[in-house]
Amino acid sequence: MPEGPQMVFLKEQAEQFVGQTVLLAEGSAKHVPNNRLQGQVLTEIKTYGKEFLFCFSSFAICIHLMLFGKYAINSRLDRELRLGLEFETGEINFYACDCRLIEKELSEVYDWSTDVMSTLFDKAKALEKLHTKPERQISDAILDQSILAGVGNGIKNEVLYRRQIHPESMVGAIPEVELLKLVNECVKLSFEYLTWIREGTAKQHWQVYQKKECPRDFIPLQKGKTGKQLRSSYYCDRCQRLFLPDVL
DNA sequence: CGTACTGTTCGGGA
DNA sequence: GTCCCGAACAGTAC
Repeated sequence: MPEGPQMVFLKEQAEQFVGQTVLLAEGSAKHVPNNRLQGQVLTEIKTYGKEFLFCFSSFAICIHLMLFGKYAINSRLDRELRLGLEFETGEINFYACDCRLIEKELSEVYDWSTDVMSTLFDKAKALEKLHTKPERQISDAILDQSILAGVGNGIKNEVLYRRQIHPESMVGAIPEVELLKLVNECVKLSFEYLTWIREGTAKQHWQVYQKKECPRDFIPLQKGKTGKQLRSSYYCDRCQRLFLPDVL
């Protein structure tokens, strides 16, 4: 489940290679010429939302695990290698992921004020952007990576449940205070999620995502595709309030 | 064995 | 331009 917190966790795991030289680059990634990487010193690792960035002196490699991506540190998986980097003390290997070469300045490509895991995250800006499309369902809006980068479908379901907001609520009908609490919850849950990943207990902490029963009301959860994106939503009809515009 | 799914990009058409 | 839809990608679980 590659959401923002997993990318930060991966960064923590990979940081052992910062400062080291790429001895060998392998793999089938189309847009990443292996000869560009060989001999380069890894200067920094960054993340942006669900993206993972290896930074070198004059370019960066962006990796997105998409739905099915996998990685292995100091081991290999039995499948086609997309991008493998061998360093002085070990190796990191990526599979079934999207890899891109970035030659522009990262500040031209990424706006860290939209990344919920970044210290630069700006909740006022997120609220402002949410208001630009008031007709959208909140379940779609919350997955918008240009507003809340790093939030995926799991976090989406959990924050809506915690804030007791029905996923099919319309953004424009949700009171400002509730919207602000929801944005704050996205950040809070993402960081809690990171601590659970570090402990290896993440699965135990989901309250509704891929669950069958509401932990508050002990009634069956609803499961269905919501919004224009038709992504899976798990929610409780009783305790999650549906905000719709007043029809007069 | 068929289907669903943690996500995004691209192109075509309205 | 902008919005919206479907296709494509690809691994695993049920």
